[in-house]
Amino acid sequence: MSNTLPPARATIRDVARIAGMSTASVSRTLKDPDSVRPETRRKVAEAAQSLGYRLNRMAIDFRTGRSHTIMVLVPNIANPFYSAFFKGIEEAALERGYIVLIGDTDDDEFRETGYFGMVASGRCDGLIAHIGKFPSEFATLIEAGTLGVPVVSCNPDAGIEVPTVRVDNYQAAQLAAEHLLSLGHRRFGQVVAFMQYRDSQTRRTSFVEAITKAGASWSDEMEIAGDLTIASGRAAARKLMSSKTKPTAIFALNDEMAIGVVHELEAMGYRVPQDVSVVGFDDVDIAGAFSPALTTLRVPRRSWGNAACVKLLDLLDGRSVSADTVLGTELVIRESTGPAHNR
Amino acid sequence: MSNTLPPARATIRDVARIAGMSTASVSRTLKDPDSVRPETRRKVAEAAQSLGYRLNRMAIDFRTGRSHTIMVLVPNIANPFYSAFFKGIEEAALERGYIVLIGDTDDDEFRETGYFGMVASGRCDGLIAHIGKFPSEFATLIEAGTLGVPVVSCNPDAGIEVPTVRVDNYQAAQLAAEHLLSLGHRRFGQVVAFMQYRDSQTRRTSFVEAITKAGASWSDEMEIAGDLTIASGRAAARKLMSSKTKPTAIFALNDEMAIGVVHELEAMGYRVPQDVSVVGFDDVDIAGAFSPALTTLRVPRRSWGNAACVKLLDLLDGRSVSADTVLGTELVIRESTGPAHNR
DNA sequence: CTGAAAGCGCTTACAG
DNA sequence: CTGAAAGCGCTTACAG
Repeated sequence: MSNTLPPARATIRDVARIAGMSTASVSRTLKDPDSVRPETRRKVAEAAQSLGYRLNRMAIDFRTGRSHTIMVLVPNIANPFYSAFFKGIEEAALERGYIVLIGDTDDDEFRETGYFGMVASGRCDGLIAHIGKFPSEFATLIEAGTLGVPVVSCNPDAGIEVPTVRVDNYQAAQLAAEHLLSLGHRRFGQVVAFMQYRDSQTRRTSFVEAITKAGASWSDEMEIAGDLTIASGRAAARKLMSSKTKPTAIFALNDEMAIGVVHELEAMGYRVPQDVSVVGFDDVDIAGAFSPALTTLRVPRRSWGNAACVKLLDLLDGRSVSADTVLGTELVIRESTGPAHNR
Repeated sequence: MSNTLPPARATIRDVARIAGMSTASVSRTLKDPDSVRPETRRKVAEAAQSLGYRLNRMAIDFRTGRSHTIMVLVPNIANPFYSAFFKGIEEAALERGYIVLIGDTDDDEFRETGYFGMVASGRCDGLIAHIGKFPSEFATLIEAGTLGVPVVSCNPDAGIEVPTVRVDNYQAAQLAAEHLLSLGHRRFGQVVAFMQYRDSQTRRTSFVEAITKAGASWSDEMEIAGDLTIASGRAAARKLMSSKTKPTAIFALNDEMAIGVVHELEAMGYRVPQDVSVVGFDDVDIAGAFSPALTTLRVPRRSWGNAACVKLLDLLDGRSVSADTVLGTELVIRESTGPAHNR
């Protein structure tokens, strides 16, 4: 099977010729049918039909200088977190006539740079970036206002001054701490990761602040660094439970690590939540399906994408937007947390 | 914060003027530096640099009639199955200088039609469709050869004659049956779904063929229809275990339903795999993380996307491609299957 | 190796 | 409500 060349496509000139009018009239008719006489509409429709005519998007984009395309940069679209985020974007984009180009960066600066290059070359009208750091070359371009298209960042820590849509990590960790404190817990452990990011630091610090304010003690030994994977959660649980002050409640930076913690606790003979309570973060799909179902902080991933996209499209429409949008999280209480035991 | 208009962008004419040469030379230099003198290269680089010049992609796309963009149509990018498939596509596309536009159809014909319309209008150079059925309007266009761009389908049952990349469902179900038979199982249950699709039918029929050929009995009562969700797997398990001939092995059409089956079996007091063995399909991420880890058929999702994209790009390059590519699956034996007990 | 010129398929002031 | 005309920013035979 080989590529058969498509027949030469009809252009607006062909339609104009068949319909017996100027290309300007055809163009108008196609763009705004109400601006022409019914008779004109009829003739254009007839001619277009007979020729199988379709507008050429590339010509329109070029001529109008608008591609009606936005680009989304995420570290890994196969991560459910980002795919839900993406769906929120797509929803808002489609509604306003935009289509979404996806840039999967794999957290790789080379790929990021490649995608930024495409943005700079005018492949899209705007960019939503949910990445760690902006490559410095483009951060410079953006701040000089010479990238040519607006940018919205979903990471306030990306090292650049652009409109932001982010999650309230401070409030989230407060919710987790309050929940565990109200269950009577006083000995805590944390499984952290990516501490170079402000988001991670905020959660950690906010949690410690809340528990110490409530009179619980805290020592940095009770903080184990993982790498967001289930396996690193298991290792962290093992370390935490072999400490002097065995925690009765563990707060993990994400659900995957929380699941690893639960797995390992059970393997070590602890029951969750009877012996140890565990709180995750994100509320990924498996959090609810997992057994015991995970208590976690629901990050509104879809709304997050939606809000970022609306902000970008507003920018494209020349409307003014707030420099920073902060989204709250929701504590979802399931089976992995329960009253503290005292032994 | 409002949208500040970017400064007017330099064009190739500006560069030509500054560099003191024709736009043709600038264009050549940018496209193929080796075709001009070093002195010309230097002058162009200097002028471009001083103006902050960047090529305008929309103009190039329009002029050359190539957008170097392909579109991928999937039912749900938030489904890990499709996001891995997508990554395989993106990988192949990027390597050959293409970028990927994503169309998330939600299995909604209205959205499908919208995306097909974009394809038809020339927004992309080609299409990879992993959807149920092609909207008839576009199936007609494609078969008449007037869509204008090549299409690769990943569903042989999509109701259209285009090059295909698909998975060998017959072989997959044979592998599952052989595995269970070799463990001594003779009483089987199946959890199926989407039986209007040939893929689903093939798996079901191949499985029944394999077990009856081996002497096991089969009755259609042992086939419960679900809807791919965990919840429907739970319901199916309950029905299967309340049948006269309680199965000792259950084959589910996908991992999510298999997980539901396991959950419900455990809730009913059965042990997996000691009392009942369960085989899933797909090998999604959670299949391995689940406890007991799921025995399942690994669909090579990433390679699938990769193969589809390579086929499309070959078509775009005018190379001849095979009409149908069939990918094998791999049986991944984990903890949810074991020797049949006899009671 | 370089330049003059045509043209890709539209849209959009401008004039009527 | 319609037409003539210019032009968006490039690329590419063609000629030299």
